[in-house]
Amino acid sequence: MTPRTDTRARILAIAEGHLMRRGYHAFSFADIAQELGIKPAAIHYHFATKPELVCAVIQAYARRFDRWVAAVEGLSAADRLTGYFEVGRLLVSDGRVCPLSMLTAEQDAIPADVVEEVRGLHARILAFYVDSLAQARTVGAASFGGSPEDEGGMVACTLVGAQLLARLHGPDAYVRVMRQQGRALGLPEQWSAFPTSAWSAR
Amino acid sequence: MTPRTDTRARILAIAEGHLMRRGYHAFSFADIAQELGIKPAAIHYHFATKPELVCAVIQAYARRFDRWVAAVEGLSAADRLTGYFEVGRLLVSDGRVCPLSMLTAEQDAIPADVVEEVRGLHARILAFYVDSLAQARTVGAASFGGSPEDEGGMVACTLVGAQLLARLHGPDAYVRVMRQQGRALGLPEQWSAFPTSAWSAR
DNA sequence: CTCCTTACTTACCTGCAAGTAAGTGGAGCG
DNA sequence: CGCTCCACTTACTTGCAGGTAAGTAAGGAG
Repeated sequence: MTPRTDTRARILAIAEGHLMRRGYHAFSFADIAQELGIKPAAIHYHFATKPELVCAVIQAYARRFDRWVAAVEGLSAADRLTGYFEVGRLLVSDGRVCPLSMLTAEQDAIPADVVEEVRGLHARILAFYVDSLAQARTVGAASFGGSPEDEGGMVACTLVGAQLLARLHGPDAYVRVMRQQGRALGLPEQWSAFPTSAWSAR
Repeated sequence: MTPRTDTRARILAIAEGHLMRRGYHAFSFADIAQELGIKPAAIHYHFATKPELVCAVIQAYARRFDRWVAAVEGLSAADRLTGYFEVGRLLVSDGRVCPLSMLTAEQDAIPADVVEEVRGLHARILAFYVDSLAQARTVGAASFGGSPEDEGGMVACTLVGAQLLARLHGPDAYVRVMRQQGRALGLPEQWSAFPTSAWSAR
């Protein structure tokens, strides 16, 4: 058995899939090892503990989010918002949800350093919402009462809830909810599709 | 040790607390037993398996929800809606979330019959939203675009997300989000407080 | 007073999880 | 050609989970 060179990256990818589909407690090193064709103990060579692995997964996800935000910087605020709603749809269609959505539910049952990582991810996503919503409102592309901070917090909750509840009734439920959220914000009915391709990009 | 007569009810109550605070996988029969001062195996006398226990917890919660809906039947639709938002706050202040919020996240990691129970709870809560929203709009106490079904689905997602994310930043985060949701719906700023007392009632 | 039922306890089993320690085969370098 | 390091495997430990089977103390019914 000749050793591979990309095992660490593969572990991360597989762990991410499990984390976004089933949550922290519902996957084991054995699951990852089996999918990779190696032994469970080999995971420990790359990641000492499970919290360490999961933290790395969340950090990688956060970096991907940052790259996506950078990639859509040139778009209008409304397109950025609807674009992110579409990214969420992409995940849900694949049976996944954002780690933020998944792990907030488990937070009293996962290690503190993982929770801290989730908190960091939430802050990034929230900042994106607040910024985009504020900008969209000033150019008249969106309307809402209260502060962008309050509205951003609400939109974040809606998306988290939509991702989780969609898994009870299928991806269409997510689309209906986020379309309704778009309508409530006065966003255009036509959603920007470009940003989803920017997501998958490495 | 003289046997108690209310052990079954106590198990349900303690299990409910753990389920709403930590989720399905993060509590064990041993936790419940220790809190009750009995041995873990004794739980099996009252509930054969963990899925059976959790199903019973959710059913009891659903019945409580039904009683609450019946208790607030005489209130205006707007008061019923803000009243339920307040019930959610009551839970969050106690470190809890609705089992619906908790278990939707875990649904790929829990037994199918438990998921079915969650689905049933979701249907009840959704029906309450849809009904109240439709009525509130017809009397001019709320305004939103689209169908009451779509709006109800969205409000359900917002509340689920608010309950979960509130645990990252404290109960105030929940209040801010749901106040913003109330504002978006055009509900009165003053929220009905009566319904929370109707919740705790047996 | 005895029997039966209720509500447990004690003792145990199985399975799986994370994690550890020591050993190993091949690739590359000197 | 031999050494060394990387990327594992093998074999193991610990711990806890849900679940089972048999035994038992207390209380009520007859």
